[in-house]
Amino acid sequence: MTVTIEPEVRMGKRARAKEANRRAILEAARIVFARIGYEATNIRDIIRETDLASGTFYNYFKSKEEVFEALANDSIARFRPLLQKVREEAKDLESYLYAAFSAYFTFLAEENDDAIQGGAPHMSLIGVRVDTPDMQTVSEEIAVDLKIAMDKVGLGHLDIDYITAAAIGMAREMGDHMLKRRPVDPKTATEFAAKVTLAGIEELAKSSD
Amino acid sequence: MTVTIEPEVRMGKRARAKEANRRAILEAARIVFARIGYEATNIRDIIRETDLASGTFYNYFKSKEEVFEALANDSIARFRPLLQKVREEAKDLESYLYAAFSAYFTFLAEENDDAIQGGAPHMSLIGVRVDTPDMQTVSEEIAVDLKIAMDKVGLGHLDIDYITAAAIGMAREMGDHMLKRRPVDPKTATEFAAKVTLAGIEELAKSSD
DNA sequence: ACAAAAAGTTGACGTTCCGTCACCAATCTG
DNA sequence: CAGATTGGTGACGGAACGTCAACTTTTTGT
Repeated sequence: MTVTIEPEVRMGKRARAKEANRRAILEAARIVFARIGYEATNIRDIIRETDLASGTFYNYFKSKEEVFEALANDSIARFRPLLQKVREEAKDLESYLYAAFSAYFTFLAEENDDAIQGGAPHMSLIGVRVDTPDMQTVSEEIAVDLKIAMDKVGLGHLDIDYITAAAIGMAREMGDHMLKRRPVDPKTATEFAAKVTLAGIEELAKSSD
Repeated sequence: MTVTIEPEVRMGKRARAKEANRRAILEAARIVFARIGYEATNIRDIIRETDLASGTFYNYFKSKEEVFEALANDSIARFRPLLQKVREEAKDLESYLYAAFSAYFTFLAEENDDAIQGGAPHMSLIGVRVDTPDMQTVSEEIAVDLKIAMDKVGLGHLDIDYITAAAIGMAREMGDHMLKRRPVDPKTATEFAAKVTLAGIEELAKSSD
């Protein structure tokens, strides 16, 4: 069975085909990566999963790595609006942290849900850098959010860069562990991470006097 | 200039050559990865940097990935004794956390020192999974250490797995940031991570009553 | 000390995968 | 509707891969 995808909107046939092809390749790559693993996959494996010719691949991506990056960026692109919502609705540091961790852990659980159901051996466990420029951007957005929230309570002098790094590192590593537990429980992970981060910030505030 | 390495101990000529070849390949790989980047490197590039023939590579490693993993495991093998020392000397949870974070950040700074000096574009920044089985083992060792230390103060009922994940995640992510700062300062990073972790644990203890 | 056995190296070779490009078909433009 | 443009196609030349028969060096056994 080959992957085919059709965009909905009215646009030129040409543009529609382009969009469809790009998405077909991405979806095929996702399937093949899950089936035989990232390392083992080659470009022909991906293209064979679509009804396109091998040369067409190179009209859309330079390499397997670039496909993976696009896939990762897709995830990030889906996550960013969630974070945006958190940003708009959070009233203070505490609510921001809870909402942000919750958004991340819930998102992660949902993203990996089908992968787990389908018996697919780890999609997010794939090696390869997860540090795309888009990921960098998200980090910076979080740093800015934290700076604003902490300025409001007179804590702007703390090391926001390290606080951000600590929170993101915690989320990433805990996220992996969360996915391995049954049932997968974003709520517990959120409580945990938010509490630790908040307490950490308070401690840093105390000892910086 | 080609890489050559000679083991010191008295052993059969055959065994000595094997050791030397293996290490020559690893060292050559380290050099080439640093010079042109992991993705761009192919096996011939690595073997060309030694005075061995291409076929010999496959007597030692199956693939470029396996070489990288061996390199990562070498780092871990150098780190583990440091952690062992920390384990033996730490008197309580607080001193363990400080010493462990300090060991990690200092180690990271030293490992990346030459890479930075030599203008080599990031050795540890290479993508590719850092989650070798050896790394898994270290995680588990830390979890055990924490369990023991926390049992001693009646905190054994907390979620050690998440605490470990949080601490390791913090260390990893903060480590990346630490390396980008000038001067590289393990001391500050250690203070920071230890304080946050300790405060976090105390908060978890409080709210679990 | 010597020869047979074992271990390990070598580089040439067949294979696999890569990335390109000349050709063609489909779509768009005026 | 014709000419222009865009983009798909798959065969092809080349690059990297992994293997292996032949060879060299070391070890073992007597």
